[in-house]
Amino acid sequence: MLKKERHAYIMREIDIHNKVLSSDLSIQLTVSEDTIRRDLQELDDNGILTKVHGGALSKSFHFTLQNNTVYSQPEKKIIAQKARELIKDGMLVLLSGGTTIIELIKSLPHELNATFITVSIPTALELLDHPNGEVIFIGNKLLKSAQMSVGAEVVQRLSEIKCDLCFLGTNSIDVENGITDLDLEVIEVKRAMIRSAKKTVSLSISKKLNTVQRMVVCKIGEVDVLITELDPGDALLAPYHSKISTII
Amino acid sequence: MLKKERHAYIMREIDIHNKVLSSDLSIQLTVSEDTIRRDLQELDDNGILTKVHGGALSKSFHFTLQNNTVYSQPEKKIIAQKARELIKDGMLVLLSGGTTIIELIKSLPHELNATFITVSIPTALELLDHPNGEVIFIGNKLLKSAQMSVGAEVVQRLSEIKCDLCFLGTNSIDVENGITDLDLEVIEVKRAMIRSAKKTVSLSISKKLNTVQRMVVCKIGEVDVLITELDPGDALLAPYHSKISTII
DNA sequence: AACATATTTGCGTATTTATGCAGTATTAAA
DNA sequence: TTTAATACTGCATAAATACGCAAATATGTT
Repeated sequence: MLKKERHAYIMREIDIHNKVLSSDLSIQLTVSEDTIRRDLQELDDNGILTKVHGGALSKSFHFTLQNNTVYSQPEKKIIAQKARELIKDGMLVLLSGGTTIIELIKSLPHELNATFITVSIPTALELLDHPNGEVIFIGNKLLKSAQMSVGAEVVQRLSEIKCDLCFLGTNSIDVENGITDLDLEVIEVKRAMIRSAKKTVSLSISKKLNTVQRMVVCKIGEVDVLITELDPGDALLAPYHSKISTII
Repeated sequence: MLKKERHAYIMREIDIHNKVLSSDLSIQLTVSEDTIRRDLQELDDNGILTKVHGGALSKSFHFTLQNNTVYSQPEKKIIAQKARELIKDGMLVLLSGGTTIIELIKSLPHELNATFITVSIPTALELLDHPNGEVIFIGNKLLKSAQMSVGAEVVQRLSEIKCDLCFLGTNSIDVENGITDLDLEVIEVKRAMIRSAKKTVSLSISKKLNTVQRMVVCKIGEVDVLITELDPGDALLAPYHSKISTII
């Protein structure tokens, strides 16, 4: 890879994330960190980014550095680690929205080559950053609160595909009611996602276990895999074992 | 093999891969690397590629490096101010991608109530922040480099709608060739966008005036409104007045 | 065709550039 | 304060480049 190509790659990363880490770039571009540091130095000299300890920042958004206030991030990172093991090369994977899903995408190995389908704009944006694999967005009217496509058209198009895995970032799950959610339009889409997938994986931080919302997405038995940050043997998960075949 | 033939071959490679390596070309064309270097030097002097250590890159690489820096921000804000005047309540508005379009969205009045359609993920994300109006995303396979939907499905669905306005963030525009761009898949979509709109508005910072890329999106006559940060009477815009009805 | 002239090309050599590595210094975070 | 991560320095090496020159090729003129 030519130096200028690396520079272009780095600037694209900066445009998307407003920051880059030398260590990440070193792996993604398969060059030494020294080279990355020299690249960043050069781009800094050209005035198009700001080099800092550990990487570089966008000139335009200095202040958004510590904006990464993802709720319960450590737990979500653990869940992401577990979930990524399920995705193999060549799979067709359906992803919902939510910060847990974002963490999952961030943790995907760069060499993974799968096809991802989503209805969530932030999820799509994160997927676009993954160097391999294809990304398909099912569009239609966007729901502002959930930042995702909703409506009959989406449900229809989801019914036309058959995926290997469906990952749902889950707001509320309990043994009695299954997965529940608030918004009817969101629920319609999530149901369609579940129907079009061979296996449904629910990603839930333990705080959300045993909570209920107003409307049912699916019964607990329709969930094939439940992933939390807890040890599968944890007492909190005990009631779920009889209903869900795989708990990680 | 004649020099001109080599040049044609090199440019074709550049068109396809956006880069060439001197070492590769030397083998493919069975000439010495010196000759290749001299070829690349000549093509660089003609301004149709960018020679770098180890080979050459498409001119577009240079563009992407300068594109999203803070420098053009003021110009883009001015363009956004002018463009927003065109959007009225109740309109159906088609938006492309690009930072100029993002600026336009940011500058939209909160009380505006229009329906927006887009194929660009960052544009959609920005639109979702707007309190009023509806947002429709036309999805399909996403092109990573442009962060937008591409492919026949998108073109088909665009053909089914009729919008009031189409705003194009324009990379290159000149009187001879009209709006030009790099990527065939992007061009297909942009053409479809133009076809489905009653009026096409091109947003271009003046740096991009009189620049040409390899492939034509539309002739200059198909642009109904041209918006730059310049005064409409500016000398740079003089050649455009005879071809475009409205220049702001 | 024959010739003179200009251009193009390849090769050897000196120079420059790009990159990684090792050791040391510095910084940031626990 | 301690510790781990990151940065800097100098150096080694390989690759790429520039330069001069001579051979080969093309071009134009009579």
